[in-house]
Amino acid sequence: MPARRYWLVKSEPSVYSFQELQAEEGGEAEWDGVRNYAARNTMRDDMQVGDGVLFYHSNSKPNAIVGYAVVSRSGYPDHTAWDPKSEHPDLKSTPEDPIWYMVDIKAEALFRSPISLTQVKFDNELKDMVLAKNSRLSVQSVTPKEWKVILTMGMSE
DNA sequence: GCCAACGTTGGC
DNA sequence: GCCAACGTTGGC
Repeated sequence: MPARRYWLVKSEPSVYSFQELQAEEGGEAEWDGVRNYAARNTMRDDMQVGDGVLFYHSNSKPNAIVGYAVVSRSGYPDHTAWDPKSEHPDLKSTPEDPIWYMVDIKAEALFRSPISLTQVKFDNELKDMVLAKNSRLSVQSVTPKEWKVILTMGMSE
């Protein structure tokens, strides 16, 4: 069994917040609608059941990592792509030949102390995070060190 | 295969 | 609300 890895997903809280994930049955949801190839590749190829997932609120006040989750199902085709009524249809993707993939994630805990983007940028151990460097990637990797620092900060008073 | 035009993300 | 940065598309 491969070592546990760590990831970060972004969502605009006005669209889908961490609290909404927590309110799902079992705190679990499909991470659908991602239409970016780098993020797709991560979900399809790299994310495994049990991996840790930081949950980031973008376009928010403040922008912050607000909680963490766990991968509860590894990559599989995103069926919303071939549903014309879905939020992000892409009819080039079909059940026979899917283009877009997703994972399922399950909420673990809301942080007592959310970690703002500003904090990340000014923290020596966090300033090299993908989050601080590439503002446009909605599914990204997190190092074990970054994960540990963020969990400690987030769960403290 | 290059690159200009366009659309989107997301910080400020 | 603005706009920089980036990803994607499509003409050549």
